[in-house]
Amino acid sequence: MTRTKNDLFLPDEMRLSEFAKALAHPARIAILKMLAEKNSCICGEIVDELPLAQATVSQHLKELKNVGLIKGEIDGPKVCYCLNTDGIAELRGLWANLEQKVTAKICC
Amino acid sequence: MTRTKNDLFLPDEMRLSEFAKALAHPARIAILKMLAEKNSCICGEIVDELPLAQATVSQHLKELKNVGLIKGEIDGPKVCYCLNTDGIAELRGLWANLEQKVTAKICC
DNA sequence: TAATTTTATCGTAAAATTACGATAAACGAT
DNA sequence: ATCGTTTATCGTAATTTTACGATAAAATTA
Repeated sequence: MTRTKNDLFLPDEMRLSEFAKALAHPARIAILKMLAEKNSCICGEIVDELPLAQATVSQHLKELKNVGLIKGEIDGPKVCYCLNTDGIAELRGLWANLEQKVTAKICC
Repeated sequence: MTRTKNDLFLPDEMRLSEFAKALAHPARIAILKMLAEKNSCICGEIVDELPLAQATVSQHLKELKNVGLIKGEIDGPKVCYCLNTDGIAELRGLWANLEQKVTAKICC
């Protein structure tokens, strides 16, 4: 598959770069780890554990949600956040595909 | 100044977020794929295949090099770029660690 | 109903990213 | 030495990201 200068980037490249952008901040990685390790999803707990203001954490949660890595479920006045299995599986597949290509290659 | 309290995150979270930032643009993913698939590393070829100006591609190459995912070796007037096995291995490890945590978790 | 708790959104400012033309620097070839 | 080729860097503009206080919105509680 040759790509000329007029072509856009491939859909998989676009999608993986979106996921990467979502992981491109340590706070968002920390959030994913919290959701995975503690299995507790209340927004307030996440805010309490991060060295960031509530508004900032809310923004990070929104980005993770928009890209499909987490879900938010309203639970009374609170919001329960959790990992989005489908999005994570998609990311795993896209990365595995690239990882397989870039692993064990020798050039210079 | 918008202060970044990045020192309050864990080193692994910081490092993985740096790698993610490097992958957070489709052009840089495309570059890694090119280096892996074609095993040809001349900067000019990369410029020719991407829908971006030479200066912009050079900037992307610099970012990939700075984070440790590729290396550049001067070859006469040209530069031969190639994957950096060590950096890629480090990324694989960091991601595998997070992937293991976030996989197969159920919450909401 | 009013007050409280919880979270999202708005407004805004600083910083970083992305992009490109122009130019410099390095090298081989003439 | 000069020329053409190749790549990096500079300068700069537009856009995006990050951050936070203030405030709105939604649900619970008194």
